[in-house]
Amino acid sequence: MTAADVAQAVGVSRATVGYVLNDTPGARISAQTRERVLREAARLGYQPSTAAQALARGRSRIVLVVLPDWPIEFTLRTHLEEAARVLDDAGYATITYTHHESEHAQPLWKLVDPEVVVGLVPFTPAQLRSIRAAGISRITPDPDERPDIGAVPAVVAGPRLQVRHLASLGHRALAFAASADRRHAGLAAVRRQAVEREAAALGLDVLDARAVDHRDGRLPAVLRAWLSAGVTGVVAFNDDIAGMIAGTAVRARIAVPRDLSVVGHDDTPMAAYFAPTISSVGLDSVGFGRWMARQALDLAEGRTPTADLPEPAVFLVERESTGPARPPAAGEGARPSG
Amino acid sequence: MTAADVAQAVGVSRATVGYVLNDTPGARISAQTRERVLREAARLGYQPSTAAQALARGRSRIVLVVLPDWPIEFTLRTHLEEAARVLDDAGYATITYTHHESEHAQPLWKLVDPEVVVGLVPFTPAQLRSIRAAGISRITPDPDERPDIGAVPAVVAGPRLQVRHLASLGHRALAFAASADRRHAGLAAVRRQAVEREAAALGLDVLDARAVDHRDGRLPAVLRAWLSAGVTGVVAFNDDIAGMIAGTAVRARIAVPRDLSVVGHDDTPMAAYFAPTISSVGLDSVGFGRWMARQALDLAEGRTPTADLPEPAVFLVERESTGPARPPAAGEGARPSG
DNA sequence: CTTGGGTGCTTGTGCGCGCAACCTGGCCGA
DNA sequence: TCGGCCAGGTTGCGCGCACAAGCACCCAAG
Repeated sequence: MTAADVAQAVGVSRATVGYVLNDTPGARISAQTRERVLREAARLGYQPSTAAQALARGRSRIVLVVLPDWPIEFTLRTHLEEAARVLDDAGYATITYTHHESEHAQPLWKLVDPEVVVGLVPFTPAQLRSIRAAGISRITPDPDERPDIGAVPAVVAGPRLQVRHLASLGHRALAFAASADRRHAGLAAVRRQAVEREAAALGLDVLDARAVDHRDGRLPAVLRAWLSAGVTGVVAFNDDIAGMIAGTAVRARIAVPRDLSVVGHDDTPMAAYFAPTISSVGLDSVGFGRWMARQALDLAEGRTPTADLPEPAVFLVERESTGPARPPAAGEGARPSG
Repeated sequence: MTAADVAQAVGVSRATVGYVLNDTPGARISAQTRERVLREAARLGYQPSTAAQALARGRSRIVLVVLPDWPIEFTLRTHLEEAARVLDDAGYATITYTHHESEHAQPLWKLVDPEVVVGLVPFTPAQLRSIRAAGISRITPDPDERPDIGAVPAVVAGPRLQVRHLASLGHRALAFAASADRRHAGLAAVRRQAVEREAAALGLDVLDARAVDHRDGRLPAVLRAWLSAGVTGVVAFNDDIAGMIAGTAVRARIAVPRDLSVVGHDDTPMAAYFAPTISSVGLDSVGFGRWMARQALDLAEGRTPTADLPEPAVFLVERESTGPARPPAAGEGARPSG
């Protein structure tokens, strides 16, 4: 089924079919002919060849969204769906892709030549080289601004809010608990830095930061060390880690939140049914998705990106795992070792 | 950068460049010329236009993997990575896609014209119509075999194993707990059916099957109703649900596993640190990934799918949440209402 | 000195579409 | 009567590539 087939069936030229189906501006086609073409195209089930279109136009109308190698939680799904919806309205197909450094496979940006490559987080130099080598110049976040990942609002707003929440409850000494999952390492480092900066800005101490693992039997000891060092609030990398901390604390007869408050990140369903329920940071993922889509669209259409978009909201859901800080007992405040 | 540019730089014709770069069988190119072409192509950073290749070949070398609208947990990621790796080795690009019925957007199979569309689960009739309307005939799982989703080994092997595990511990009366998440509904129904079939085959009773929700305060009452009906083992849709059941049970002073055993599905990290830790079904996701990739490859290359592939392994990880069934007390066995 | 058969390349065509440029016929004003 | 104009099309070219078919050249056999 090609446009030529449709043209022949209607009894017009191939170009006419193209003009009708593309609503080409400047083309003069009578309403009657237009109607006949549309009807016949529908009847024959005509589907334009995307390859031929891409070749003739020189544009693929594909946006490639590169995801970090994290588990994709609920929030991110919503985010991506909304972005895809906005881009679809503008006539672009959205393809999501997770790039694994270890992978020997051809990265997708070489294989589908997208018009724009969007990173959920800024690209590594190696990725940038690879993308550029594939002949793609429209990249966001803009690598020329050399943005630290720490500058991406969606990434650091959450950790900041976690700290502010604990601060508002009177906590002065915190610990940061990251995931031992290798794939989380990059993001965890960024969130940790954001936590430390925010804590410093508010005059709080981050007495320890480390990756925790439930399979490591020493976690209860770590918690006790935190307590005796004076830590009263734990900022967890995500809800999984927060659950791990809270669960371990309860088993170790450490009261949550009386002795130790724990705040998670992502507001996953699990946070709401864990025992204790986990206070967590939620994100306006629909808003973030729209924001991302508009960035990509501006780039694709050659407009200068509208940098003044409102930053989407981040909010804290308060549950059982956080409460007022207990007053520090005498003799506390030593930094835990190891 | 086109093949013509490379040809000009080397001083040969366009066709020669194509023959060298594609290693076209039947083309006779001297080792010397070949070398010069390869060197020059590399030096100029030549990237063939995928659109032109697709147009000329009539093949896109794209495989579209359609994901169900579930949260993509760790297991599935491994699965997809492995499938993508195998397909990449064979020269195919893998694009994953989640189709949302509600979405008004163009489905991706219309936008990237893949050679093969692979469903992680069989397609709905509406999806099939849409895919076929896009001119795609290579579809797996094969819709002509009209396979019930219940025939897909990766889908039903887990639930079966859950039942067998409980049966081996002496449980005779089970309940099935599904997710209240709308997006899980389809899969939950399939797993439930598999559970009921396996239970029937083993002579067990499934006394109740329902969606549970931690936000619904009636869950403790449901658990008590199960107990008084004689239920001793709960097959959970996944680890999340298993955690919800186990957590609620503990809060309601129902001993796990003494009074109630709970088995999850997916062997997520959470299952290992929940209190109690959750017995769960794990899948050999790498094996499943390879299996899926080979199905897709067979289809793409026009071979008859090798149906006799070994079914990848499914295994049970036994943890604290399951134990021997308590002997039924007198007066039990009535079916709970509501 | 021709003939035949490789080898190593080139020319040419078509993939399906977008779009620039060019026709054609009717109508209107001069 | 004629030129100009415009609606409503048409023809044709090019996008970058794959590949069939052709073509020059060389060497060995007759």
